[in-house]
Amino acid sequence: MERTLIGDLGNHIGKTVSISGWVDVRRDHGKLVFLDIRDRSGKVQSVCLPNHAEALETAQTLRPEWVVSIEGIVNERPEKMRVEGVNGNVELEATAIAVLSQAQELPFPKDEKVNLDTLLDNRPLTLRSERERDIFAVQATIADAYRRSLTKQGFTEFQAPALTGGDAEGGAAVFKVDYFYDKTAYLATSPQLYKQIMVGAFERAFTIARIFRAEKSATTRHISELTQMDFEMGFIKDERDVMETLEQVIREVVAEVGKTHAGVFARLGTTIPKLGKAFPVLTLREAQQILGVSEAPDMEPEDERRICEWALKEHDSDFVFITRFPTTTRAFYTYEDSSEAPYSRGFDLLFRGLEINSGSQRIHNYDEMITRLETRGLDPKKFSFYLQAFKYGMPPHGGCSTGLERFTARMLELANIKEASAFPRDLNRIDTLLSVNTTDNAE
RNA sequence: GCGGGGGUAGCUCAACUGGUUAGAGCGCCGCCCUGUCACGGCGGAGGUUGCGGGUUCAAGUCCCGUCCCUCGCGCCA
Repeated sequence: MERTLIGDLGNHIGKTVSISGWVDVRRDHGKLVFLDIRDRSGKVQSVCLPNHAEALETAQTLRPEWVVSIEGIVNERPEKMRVEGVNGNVELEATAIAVLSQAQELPFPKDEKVNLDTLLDNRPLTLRSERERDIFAVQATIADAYRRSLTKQGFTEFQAPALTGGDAEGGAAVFKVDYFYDKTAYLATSPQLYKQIMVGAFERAFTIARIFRAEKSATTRHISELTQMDFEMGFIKDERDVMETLEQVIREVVAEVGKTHAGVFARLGTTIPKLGKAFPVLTLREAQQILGVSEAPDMEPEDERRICEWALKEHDSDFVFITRFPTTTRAFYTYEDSSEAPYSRGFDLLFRGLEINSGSQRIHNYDEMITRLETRGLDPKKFSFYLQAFKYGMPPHGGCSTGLERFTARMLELANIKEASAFPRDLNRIDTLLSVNTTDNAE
């Protein structure tokens, strides 16, 4: 019999159908067994009664996470036994049960709240919980909505390389890899330079790229492999054009997540982000004055948290832009107008206490770029590939980069960014290393 | 890298100032149960207290070393 999706059972009342999925839980009353079965579309209770003895007998052997196909009749639940939610008014009276796959004993119930360490070391199991599926369904929507918003605004998506030829830029710690002919390659720490090159081709370009950071950071906001959503646009008048485009994208992303995953915020104990009328924009100096802190060249984590509280209170916005950082604290390609020195046209976007995006207007003049590289003690020869883009004519342009995991984590108010990565890599956690500790490899 | 907290049953935790056979809930095993939905009832198994060393009549508890987890800071195109 053809498979019916569980979420669709309400349309089949009185009919005989076949469903397939995982056993969520078995409630065994002896001569009466209840099964909660889930598939990608939802959950349903299946009832196994003595009138279908073989199905009942099989039901008594089932355990959580066994994979089954169940044939049965879709019944409306008796009045007093209806519950809230999808399929709360129906149940499947099992007439035949086929076991497609058995599961070993679970180390803990699938939906039990466990410590972060346990959660991550048991990912193949914990990803099946409602909470984890909620998180990564939201993350998929964020990436999808980001992509669709930019595409609609005339941007072309491209694929950035993850292998790069040098770490000449300095700054971030990089992972080295052996390359052909005794050369050393590096895992990309950003698609930045490629994204700018693409402006020469498409004027507006974006990429959703995997990037790698080798810093030995142990915080709730750093992981070693992450997803960066980057766009870059030509013919801007200043960084405000980039900020406006970003704000538009963020608004569409939040709206789409709210529409597609209405129940998730309640289940995770949070609320949909507040967008205000417009994201407030503060210069670094203004932010520091509001907070009453000294004029440091950058904001400390504590400052970022406090200025976000301010933005929520004063502007009903969970987002706030900070602009006009000293040029020396920003990346080498950041544009500085001589009338604005020593500040440059860069910005950060803070969201619920954390920087989730960083961007700027870029230098577009070839000679200026060479000068800037030299000022920073970088060798223009090492950037010759990238510099071709400027040599052959670049418009005034700018762009920015959003960390997908950070965005997801703040969207759902997850305590640690690792919860927003299905397979996070950190100082010690990488699955092939983990497997060494399991008994499976003990021989 | 620095600082705080932590590592006890499969999971989440308890065990006062060192002191009998290290406990609980959930899970697991057995029996019972026809309306549960975290089903319930009765019974049971399960621990080299991260690892190594030390102090002591006695160490889960104190000391040293080491590994790991976690939080804050630093680092962070």
